[in-house]
Amino acid sequence: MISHARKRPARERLLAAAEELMFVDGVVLTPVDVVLKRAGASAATLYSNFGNKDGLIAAALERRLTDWTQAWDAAIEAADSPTGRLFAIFPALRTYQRERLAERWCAFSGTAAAIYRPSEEIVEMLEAEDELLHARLRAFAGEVAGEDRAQDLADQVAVAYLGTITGMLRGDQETAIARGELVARTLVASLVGEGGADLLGSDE
Amino acid sequence: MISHARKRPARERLLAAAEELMFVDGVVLTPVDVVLKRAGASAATLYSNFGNKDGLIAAALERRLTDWTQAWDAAIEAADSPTGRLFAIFPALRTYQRERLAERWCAFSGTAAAIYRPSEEIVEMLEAEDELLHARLRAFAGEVAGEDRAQDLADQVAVAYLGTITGMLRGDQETAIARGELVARTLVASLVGEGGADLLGSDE
DNA sequence: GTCTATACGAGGATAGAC
DNA sequence: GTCTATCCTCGTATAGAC
Repeated sequence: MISHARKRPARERLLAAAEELMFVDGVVLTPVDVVLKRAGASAATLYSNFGNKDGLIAAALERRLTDWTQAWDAAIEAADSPTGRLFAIFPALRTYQRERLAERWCAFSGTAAAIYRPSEEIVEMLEAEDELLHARLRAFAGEVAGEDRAQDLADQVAVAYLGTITGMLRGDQETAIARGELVARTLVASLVGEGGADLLGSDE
Repeated sequence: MISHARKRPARERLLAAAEELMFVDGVVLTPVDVVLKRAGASAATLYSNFGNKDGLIAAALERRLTDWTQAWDAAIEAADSPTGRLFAIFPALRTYQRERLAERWCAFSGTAAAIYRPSEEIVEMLEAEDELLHARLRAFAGEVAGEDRAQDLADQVAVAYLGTITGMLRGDQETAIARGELVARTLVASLVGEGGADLLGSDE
């Protein structure tokens, strides 16, 4: 148990500042200096800990992926039906966004869009997020639809998710999430047949 | 009839270079110098024609919107059914992308993502593209579904479109377009009822 | 209308002390 | 491990000639 830790280490403060600033203004547009100022740390500390700016971005993305995974987990556990778990990414996104109103959309797609040729360590994080998205949707789709339709359903819900985050970037965020969620529901209703609605459960 | 026009004016060459470079590497990451070099023009010419870098970006987006509108038009005319016209954005995107393989995704969403607070002239172009997207989808949705469901259908197809372009950014482009198109078909089949498939026509 | 040359600031990264 | 101070490159924009 840590007693009276006056100050978190500079590494932690840098990561927090990077997340708060870079995922709002964009990883490219945010200068290292501004992150340093917010963190109350020096340039030398940043470069000794993370190597360069890309290293800081990758570390911030890694932390973000952990947080997002937990938020998604919580929404999944709150669901009480197969479709509820498949749709859980949308309530998770809604909750997550409300805690981060300054952020326009997704830290991962935002980074992918901002950097033409990302460094290896950043690519790893982007792939990890993509893998998480598709693996989970595939698993839940299997519970909702038959195994022969599961991959197709998961792929289509992934389109709905990506459309949602880009809709957040281009317009009103709550509206975008509501529309994306609606698309997911329409997809399930269509792909699992008329009876699909019966699977929806009470968590909606 | 122009005879022996040795060289297009520098303004034209600057616009072409801006499109070729900025919409590939990103509007922020592409330095003005590189555009100047490609265009074979000088900095003074750029700033006297467009005011500043943002002005060049806005002008390039304006030109891009014209081109994209025409490409979409062509796909619409090639369609021979109401649903074919609603889905036409996907073949249009496929054709458009094949002519611009170096571009990862959408010039408009890419610009929206790259710039945190876009200048007024850039915002105008982003809004114009958004307006085009929703107005057209709304019109075609009216032909496919009843007027009471048209807005809902259009909104959902818009999610499919945005999910498609972001899917292009994050993964394989052809795969992303195929999946987005499939989502649109599923949405129509579901929202216009079982008979929806009958409306599909022969253009698919 | 277009060019050459340059001013000016910003941003990423490092050296060396404590 | 962290700080102060600094270097140096890059990028936007302008001045003035042709």
